[in-house]
Amino acid sequence: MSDQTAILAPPKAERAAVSFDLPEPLTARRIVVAMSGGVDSSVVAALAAASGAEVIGVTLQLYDHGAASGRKGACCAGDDIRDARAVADRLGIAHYVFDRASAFREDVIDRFADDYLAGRTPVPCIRCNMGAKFTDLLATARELGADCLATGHYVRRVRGPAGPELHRAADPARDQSYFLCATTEAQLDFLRFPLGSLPKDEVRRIAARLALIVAGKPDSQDICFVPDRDYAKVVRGLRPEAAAAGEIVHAATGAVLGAHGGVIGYTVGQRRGLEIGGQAEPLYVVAIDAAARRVIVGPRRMLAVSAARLIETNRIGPLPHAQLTAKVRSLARPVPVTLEGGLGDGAAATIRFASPEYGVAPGQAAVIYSGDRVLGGGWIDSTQAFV
RNA sequence: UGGGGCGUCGCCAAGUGGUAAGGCAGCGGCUUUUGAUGCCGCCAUUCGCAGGUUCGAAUCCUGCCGCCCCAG
Repeated sequence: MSDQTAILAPPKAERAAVSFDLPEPLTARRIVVAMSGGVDSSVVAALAAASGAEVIGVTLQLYDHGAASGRKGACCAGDDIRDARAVADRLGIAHYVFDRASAFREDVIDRFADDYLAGRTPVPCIRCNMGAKFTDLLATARELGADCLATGHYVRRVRGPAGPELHRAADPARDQSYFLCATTEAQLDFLRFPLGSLPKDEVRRIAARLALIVAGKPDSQDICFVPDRDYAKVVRGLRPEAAAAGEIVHAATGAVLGAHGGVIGYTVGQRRGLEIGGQAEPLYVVAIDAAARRVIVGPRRMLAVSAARLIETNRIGPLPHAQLTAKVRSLARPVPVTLEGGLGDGAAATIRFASPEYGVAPGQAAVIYSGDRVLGGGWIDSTQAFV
């Protein structure tokens, strides 16, 4: 018995645990899997292959791997593309690579740099999902005649009374719903996230059992196109003016406390890296005035924000009459909010925090939840200080 | 060069004879598909320098150096 057979016949429990939510028989279906070259999407491809459907793996080359070669835990360039191909070969599925580097450069990388220059703190992963993955790749999948596009995101797509809903992952530690808040209803209709109900270690186990080459590959945890976590270097490379020095001033007194080597090195809420000593209490970045090249700092209480204005909002499904929560940073915990203004269709809206929120940075996304359900979100455009 | 004050970790700053608090900054770690926050750990064998007194001094004495203030 070859291990190929083992791949095609995974334990029943595994089959039951994941569903591609497609009409039977699956042998008549075609699934496109977005393969980054990492463990997660590789396991998705394996699960899809095991479902009996025809599977096509697609990998996007998103940036020039010259800058990222040899990196561990990245995706979508160089070694990762080779890994994806190796996995596809082992699974016996088709695999295509599409060069999307120039579009990615404009939609994600350039925008990332420009946001920083404007004093905002961007979330490139959301832009990437919005464009390269859920618009371009999704269109490609349709062109390939697919019935759905499956990805390795840790998030759940749940059938609700009014259509598919987006829910947080079963494994809260892995939940990636923050990065998917801009997913449209139409996109969600076509998307599948088979890993959303699996714990990460289970995914690793599956990869190991199938002896996938990526089974032991480290998780990615940085911005994929930024080597060595040095995002400022990338921004400076793209926009030399990003290195323009300026003053660090106190928000309350206006006193010049120090100097900085470029506004791009700071984000609202940041404490470390200011290099301002001799203070009675820690100082945090309270605001960034890009036009004046000023980083404005103050004690923690000056970070308190009572509301945030969101722009370009997205809504996934109807708003429930229930307590809403919002997450204003990928690593922040969802906190109770009230929503003012309609959410969705690109409109602006305001979220008001039940209690002061700290470190709310323009440029970040605010994701709105009702329990585990993701209702959508928007980009933080400005905040209202708590007084 | 009259009078007064001061000189303790990068910064602020306790400690006036018993063997160097604390805060800020910094560094390391945990966490993490955004370098936020948070949490944990580390961070002056030494107190401007040189002598002296003392069982023992950053703390007392002497000299020197440096800085500040008031007079000039």
